[in-house]
Amino acid sequence: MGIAERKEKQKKDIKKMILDASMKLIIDEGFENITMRKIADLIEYSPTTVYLYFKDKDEIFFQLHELGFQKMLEMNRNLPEIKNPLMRLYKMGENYINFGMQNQEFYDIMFIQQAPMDTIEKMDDCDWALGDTAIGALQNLLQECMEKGLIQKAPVEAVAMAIWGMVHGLVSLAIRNRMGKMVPKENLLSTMHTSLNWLLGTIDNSFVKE
Amino acid sequence: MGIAERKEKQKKDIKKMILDASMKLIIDEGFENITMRKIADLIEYSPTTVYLYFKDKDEIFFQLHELGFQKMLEMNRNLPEIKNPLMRLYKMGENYINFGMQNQEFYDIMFIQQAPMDTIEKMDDCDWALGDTAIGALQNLLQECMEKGLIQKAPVEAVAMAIWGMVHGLVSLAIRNRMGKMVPKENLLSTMHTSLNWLLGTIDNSFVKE
DNA sequence: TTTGATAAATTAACATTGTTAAGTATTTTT
DNA sequence: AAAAATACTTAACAATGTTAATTTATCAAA
Repeated sequence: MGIAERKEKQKKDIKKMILDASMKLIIDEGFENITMRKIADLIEYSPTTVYLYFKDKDEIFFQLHELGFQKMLEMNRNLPEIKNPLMRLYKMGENYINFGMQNQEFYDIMFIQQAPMDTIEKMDDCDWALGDTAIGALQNLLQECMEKGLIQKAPVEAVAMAIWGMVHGLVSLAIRNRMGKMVPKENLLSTMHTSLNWLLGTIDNSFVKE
Repeated sequence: MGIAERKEKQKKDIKKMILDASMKLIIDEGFENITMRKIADLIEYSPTTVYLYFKDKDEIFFQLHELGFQKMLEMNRNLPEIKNPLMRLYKMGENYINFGMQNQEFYDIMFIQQAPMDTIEKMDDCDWALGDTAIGALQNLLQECMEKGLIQKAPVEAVAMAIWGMVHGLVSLAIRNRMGKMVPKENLLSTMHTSLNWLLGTIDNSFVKE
C-alpha cells in the first residue's frame, strides 16, 4: 500500500514543519512570545490546522524536548572513543555545559520548563525516560570510575546528583540571567568549566593529596 | 502632616494586600494560573485598581522576589552564631536547600523565573543587587575558610559558583520535576543533603586524605 | 466522468488574558 | 460650598489557546 505510506510521510513532514517553525520562533522571540497563530503563519496554514497534528501547545514543547535530547546525544557521540572512564567523565561534563550554553532554548525546554513534564504526566507511560537514562549513564560511568580506583568511593547516587546538579545549576543560572554582574558574560563559559574541573579535580585520585 | 503619612500607610497596606493575595494564589494554583483578575477578586477591588499600585504583572513578581530574599535572610539569622566558618558553610548550604524546598514558589520566582529579571532590566539601576550580595557572602565565607586552612585553596569565584550551582541545580531540578523516578519523593531532601555534604566533605581539610 | 465518502483545512466563535482609556465617586484643599 | 486632586470602576481592546461547524480537496467505486 504505497498510498497509506505516502500519507504517513506527508503527515510526518507537516509535523516536522510545525516543529521547525516552533523552534525558529522560540529562538527568534523566546518562549513567552511563541503563539499557535505565529506557528501557523510561519508554515502558511490556518491556526487550527496545527491542532490536527498536535493535541495542544504543550505537546509541541514536549516534542521539542525530545528533539533536544537527540541533539544532546549527537553531541556525546565522541564519548565512547575515550577509553579512560575518568577522562570520559570530564568530557561528559564539558559537553553538558557546552550543549546547554550553545542551545539555550533547547536546554530550557529539556530541563527548566514545566510544559513537557505536564505532557508526560498526562501520558499512560508517565515517566521521564529520557532524563532517567541520561542520569543512569552518569551513574554507570561513576561506578566504573570508582571500581577502577580513579575517583574516591562514595554513594553513587549522591555523587551523580551532585555533579548533575552542579552543571545544571550553572547552566540554568546563566540561562535565566542569574549570573548578573558576578561573572562578565565573556568569561561565563570558561568560569563554568573551571568550576566543573575544580569539582572533578577534588575527587580525582590522580591528584596528589597532601 | 499626619494626613500624608496616613495616606502613605494606606498605600503600603493595599500594596501588601496585593502581594499577599498574589502569593496565596501562586501557592494555591501555581504561577501559570495567576491572573490580575484573580488577584483583584481576592482583595475585593476591581482588576484595574491593581495597576494603580503596580506598573504591571512583572512588577508584582519582582516584589515577591524581593520578599523571598527577605524570607531567606531570616532563615539565615542563625548563621552568625556559628563561629567556625566551615561549619557555617555547611549550615549555609543546608539552609539554602531547605529554604528552596520549603518555599518552592518563592524560590522559583527568585532563581528560575524570568519575570523579575525583566523588571530589573527596565530599571535605571539595573543590576541584581540581592543576588550579588548573596553570592558575595558565600565568596567571603569561602575566603575565610581558605585563609584559616579549613578547606583546600582554590579560585574563590570558581568554587563559589560550583557550590551555588550545585545547590541551585538540585533544588531547581526538584522544583521543576526533573528528579523523576530517579529519587523517590520521600528521599529527595535527604539525598540532596547527602550530595551537599559529600561535596563539602571532599574539600574539608579535617577529613583525612589517604 | 460523475458520485459519494473520507480526509484535510479553514472560518467563526468563545472564554480568558494583560492592559489602557474614559468616566465616576470620593476626599482634600481652598 | 466650589474646585482640585485622588481613588476607584466600567467599558473596551487586542491577543491568546482552543473548540465546533463548515468548507474544500482527495480519491476509490459506480
